[in-house]
Amino acid sequence: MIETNPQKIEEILTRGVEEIIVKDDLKKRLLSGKKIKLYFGVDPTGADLHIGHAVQLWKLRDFQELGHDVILLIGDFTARIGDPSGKDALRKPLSEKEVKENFKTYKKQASKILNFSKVKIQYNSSWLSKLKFADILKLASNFTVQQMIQREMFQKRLSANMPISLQEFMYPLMQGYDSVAMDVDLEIGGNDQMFNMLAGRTLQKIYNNKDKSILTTKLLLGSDGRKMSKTYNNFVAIEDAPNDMFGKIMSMSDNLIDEYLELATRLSVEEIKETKKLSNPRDQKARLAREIVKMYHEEKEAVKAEEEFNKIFRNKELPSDMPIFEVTENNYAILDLMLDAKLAVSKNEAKRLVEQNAVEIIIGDKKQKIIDWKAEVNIEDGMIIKVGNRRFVKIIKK
RNA sequence: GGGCGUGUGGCUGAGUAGCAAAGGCAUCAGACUGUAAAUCUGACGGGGUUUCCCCUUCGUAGGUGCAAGUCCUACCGCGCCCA
Repeated sequence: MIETNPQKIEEILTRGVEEIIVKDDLKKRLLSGKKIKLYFGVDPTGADLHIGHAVQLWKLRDFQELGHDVILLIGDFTARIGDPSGKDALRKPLSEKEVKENFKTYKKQASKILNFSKVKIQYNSSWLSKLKFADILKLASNFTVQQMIQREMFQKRLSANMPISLQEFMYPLMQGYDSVAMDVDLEIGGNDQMFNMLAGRTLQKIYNNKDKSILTTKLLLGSDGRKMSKTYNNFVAIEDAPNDMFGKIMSMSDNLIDEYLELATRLSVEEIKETKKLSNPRDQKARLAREIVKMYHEEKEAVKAEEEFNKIFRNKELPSDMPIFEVTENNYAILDLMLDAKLAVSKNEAKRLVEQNAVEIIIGDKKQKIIDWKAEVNIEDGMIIKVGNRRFVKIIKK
């Protein structure tokens, strides 16, 4: 039942892994054939998952495939405090309903990776909310203020005279107690969670006399080489459409290819080697893009996405599907047309686009740039308006 | 409870009473390409009879003044210090 292939285990413990505490222990345990219990905690925030988050989920799946018990912990209680590890220190408390709603969103996305019929879901409010003050004191007695304030971000805040809330010190205790309550052998998380996970290791030793292992995953950088983040808009979301996914990968920096091959795909070591042999980075990226699309969509959609991509951007042809805008008039001012066809959000924007040479009208094989924003367009059935590189609308005359 | 400070566009962050409001990031378009990235150029509140005009914005509400993001008052939010 439990897979113990040493080579497989070694790969799981290396690929996309930043650090393991303690690697030899964990390896030994995995090789022994004994089932272990591991968990990964998620914040019920309802955010869009991207392929950076996916690194951890794939790691969980690895363990799932080995046959171990995987627990997905919903941090509904800890979410009320706000993890000081993150930037968003102050979080609004979430209602029970919101947590449920958010988890539904999460599950929908994560089930592209995890098999939820085999994942055990737990909520940490089920034990954390029951702790008495005496229990909390006992928990707290295992740590010192010095241990807490040695964390870099606390140091920074201390020297900058920024506030540190007392409850922020409690966060690692709560997350640490999760390990005790579930009596786990391993926790998986991002590197930023190291401190909290170590607190869990300490407590698990004290309460259950077990050495909990910790595995942290590497951080996948965004397509521009910076941290993957919503503000930079440099991420590939798990739920992105195949064409978007493909396009985003193709437009990322070349020097990220290796990292993406390792972290964002499940290609074997040999396949990765082979991909890296392709001399043109463009081809490497195409392979990478196809692979990533395949992970979250059907394979045939990946193929289609690549064909479509080549069609539009390599051969500068028209896409096979475009939005349709129905018109009854014979004439249309170009700005109004763009606005109504949703090619621009305001007339100012439409005007700007025209002035910047971005607007083109295509009728059959004939292409014509619009240079004058006052232009009137004679509507013809089937004409296409192209804005920039990738915005198309087909006009249908009623 | 007392003292001080702060609130500006998607984010960040300048702003001496005459600004649709510097800079950076993000975004969009153009050039170059492999949709590369980087770089360069331009745009980046809305509308118009479009070398110019109008409207709406700087936490909220009032006030002073020809003129207010900029001064005054109150309120709200945030923060620091003292207690």
